[in-house]
Amino acid sequence: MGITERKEREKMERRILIINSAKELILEYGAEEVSMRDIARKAELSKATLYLYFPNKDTLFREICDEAGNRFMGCLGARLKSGLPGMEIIRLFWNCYLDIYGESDDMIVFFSMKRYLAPNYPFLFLTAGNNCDVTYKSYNILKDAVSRGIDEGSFDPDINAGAVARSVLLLFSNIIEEAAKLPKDVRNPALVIEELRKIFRIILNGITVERPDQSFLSASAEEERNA
Amino acid sequence: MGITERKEREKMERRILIINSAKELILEYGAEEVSMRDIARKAELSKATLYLYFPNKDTLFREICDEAGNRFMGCLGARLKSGLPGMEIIRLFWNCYLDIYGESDDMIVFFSMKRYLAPNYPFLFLTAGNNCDVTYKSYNILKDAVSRGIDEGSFDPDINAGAVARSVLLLFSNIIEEAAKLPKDVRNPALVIEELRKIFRIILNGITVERPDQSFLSASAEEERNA
Amino acid sequence: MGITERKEREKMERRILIINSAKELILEYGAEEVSMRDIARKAELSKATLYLYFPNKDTLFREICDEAGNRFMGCLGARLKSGLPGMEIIRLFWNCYLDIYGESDDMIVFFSMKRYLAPNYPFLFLTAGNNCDVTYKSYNILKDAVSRGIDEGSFDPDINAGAVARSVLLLFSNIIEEAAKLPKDVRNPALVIEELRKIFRIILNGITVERPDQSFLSASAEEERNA
Amino acid sequence: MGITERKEREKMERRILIINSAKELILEYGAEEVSMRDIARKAELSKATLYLYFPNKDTLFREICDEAGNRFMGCLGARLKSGLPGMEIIRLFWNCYLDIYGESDDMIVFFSMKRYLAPNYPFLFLTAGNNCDVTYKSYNILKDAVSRGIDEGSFDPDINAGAVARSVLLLFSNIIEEAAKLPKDVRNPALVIEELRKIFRIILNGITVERPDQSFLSASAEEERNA
DNA sequence: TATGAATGAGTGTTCATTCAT
DNA sequence: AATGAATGAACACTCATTCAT
Repeated sequence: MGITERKEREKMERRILIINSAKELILEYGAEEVSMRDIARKAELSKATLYLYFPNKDTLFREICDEAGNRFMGCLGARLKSGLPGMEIIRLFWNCYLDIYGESDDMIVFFSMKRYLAPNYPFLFLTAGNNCDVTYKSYNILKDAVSRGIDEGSFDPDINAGAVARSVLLLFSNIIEEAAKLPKDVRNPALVIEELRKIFRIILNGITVERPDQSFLSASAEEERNA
Repeated sequence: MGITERKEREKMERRILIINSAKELILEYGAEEVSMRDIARKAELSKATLYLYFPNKDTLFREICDEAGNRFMGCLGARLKSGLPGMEIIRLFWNCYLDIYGESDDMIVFFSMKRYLAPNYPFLFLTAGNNCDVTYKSYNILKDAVSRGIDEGSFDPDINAGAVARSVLLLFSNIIEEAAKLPKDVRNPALVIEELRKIFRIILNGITVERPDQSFLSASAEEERNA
Repeated sequence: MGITERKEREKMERRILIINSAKELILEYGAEEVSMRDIARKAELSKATLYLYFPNKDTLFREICDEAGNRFMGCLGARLKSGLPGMEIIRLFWNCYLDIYGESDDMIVFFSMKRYLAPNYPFLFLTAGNNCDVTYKSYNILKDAVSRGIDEGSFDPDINAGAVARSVLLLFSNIIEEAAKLPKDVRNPALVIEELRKIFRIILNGITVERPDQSFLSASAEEERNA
Repeated sequence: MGITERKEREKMERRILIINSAKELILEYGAEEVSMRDIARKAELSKATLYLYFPNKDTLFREICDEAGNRFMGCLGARLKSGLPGMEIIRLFWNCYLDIYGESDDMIVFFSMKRYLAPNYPFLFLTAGNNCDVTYKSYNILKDAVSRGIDEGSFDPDINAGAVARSVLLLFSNIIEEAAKLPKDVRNPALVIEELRKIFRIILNGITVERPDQSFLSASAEEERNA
């Protein structure tokens, strides 16, 4: 009982130690520059020990990716309620993005890992069987929101909901991923958010029937929300 | 005369054989998975022979990248005339993209190589000093076109010309790049073009004051143009 | 306790195994003919294993060189006392040389490595900045000894102390180095020592005002000393 | 006749072209840094052509070595007459050395090649069967001169003629060889000659019964001789 | 005769993974 | 449970030599 629990807990802690060590290195050097040796060193463990917790490098990295992605999905899931209008869902999506991105490096790690693990982001045939669940779920949420918006009459019926979802994901993932490649000291979250905002605005303009209320995209609105 | 010409030709053919072998491998596995050994094997040559034609891997890869990029720039340059309205420039840009993409794999190779050679696409600080000329030129052409469109009153003055240019490049490069990663037998240019079209339409919608004439984005128009 | 000590010892033994394998090869084929592959093969290890003990070839080779050189300097340092007359210092130098050379291959390895690592023995501009400390120190000891001998009136005031030091080092290093190249079974330390002695005698004759007491150069004296 | 002669002559010229190209490169970069590719490039020939004139790299290099050595032997042979006293022979030897060294780079090439080709200068068992004739001949000339000097009573009977000869060759070869390693623009023949002179003086002192007339070793004497 | 083209065997170095302890 | 030690397979690149033309 007590003993096995403690062991369990310690084992879990080791796992997290390893994952966090890997994360930090990935943030600093990029996924493809991080070797098992580096992670072991950072975690102050031996390379062989890593293999006690993860059967191979791929699995370790995949777990990091999943974990980072799930933080975003958790945030989004907590806010989404059924019956929300399409536009509102998109607003929530955006806000989650910003919150997660602003408060932790998980978004960066997620997209960095994603390209490393599944470089062929299969936007054309995005299916459940895919190795990255989060992407698929995000995609569906966005797509459904757009479809709903079309049904509600607020979005242009000529647009393709899937294409919108894919564009948004593609743009957001790439902007963040590339922000991650900037030297850590130059990396400026405000700048990245500003860029995301500009682009999001264009897409929103592109899909709504009338110029939508985009006040939530303005910096001041942001501050309000954070207040 | 005849003899030196033939030698010259054969030499050129070998070069092309190497380049094509590399291209095929890049198309199949992605640039970072391709080693000189792989290329040699594919070309049925020894590794040392590759070095007779290219001083090092980087040069070989860069050449492939440049060559592919230049095909696009050449196509675009030939069609652009000074004094064209912003919207028309964007239309030309789009058509060149499609023409190049449709008739060869150059676009695919270009974007695959680009990420390999200059992984940090510096969308936030896109400058001339960058190692990929084509990207910078494309960026400027697009940005100028949007600025001009704003001046002409056809584009929304609230949008940021640079952000539009960056979005377009980002989306186009990624869609193509990822199309490349699909298994070769599944890869369908028509599908990719359709995807590009959908997304381009959204962005156009997003930046124009009134819903623009997007007939050039319809498949039938495409066919007309090609006729 | 016992266990870590044993591990420590084993690790040390491996290091020494590698160093000795390298040394033997260097002795047999000369430094520039020895590759990491050769060393690995000789030590019956994989190439990669060598890199567990030495970060690169250069470091491994330099260590061998330094180690060999330091044995000589250590021996000399232990015997030198301040205030000794020039002639006595030279005698000590000679004796150390012989002792080291006679009992191990270190002198051979040292000079072989030295030419490999610092091929341009800069006799004309021998400075502290040089990568081979031992040579520089030896040079200065010899030069100072000669200068002192001149001051004491036992050495010819017309000679150049630096030139004497350089000659001695040059002769000794080359004789030993080339002795090393003889087929191992023919290599005869006694013969080499005899050759060194003959040449040393000539130089001593050349620099002393009166024919000096060279009894220490006779084989019998040698035997006495070793007795 | 005429035709075959011309062909013969042209063939000879090609050989010399190759040899000279190699020499220049050896002088500039040192023997071990020169590849067949470099030589071919310098001679403006193809690598394969080199193999028409020399069966392999080793032979080519050996020939360069021999040729350079023979210039010295030729010079010395022309001046030596039978019946000269030992001291006079040594003086001639010294003068030839200086003349050759001063007027061409042959001495440098010779010693540079020699170490490359026969790194194990077999001073202990210097025999006719050796691969470098010149060294052997030089050695014998010097040795005989010293022997003669001993017989004539001008040299110390206790010294070993062979050892003297070996020392002189060793010192001279090394000083020159290492001078060659200095960057070409820093290389200063006057400095090298001065160094040779200092060391030669010491050896002469060491072998003569009385301090000999060494006027020929002074710079002014040199100038006289050249006048 | 001359050569362009080709290559096998080599260089030092790295890395994910395994295994005896 | 943890690890130090080991390694095979890979990497980009070089060089003396060969051979068909």
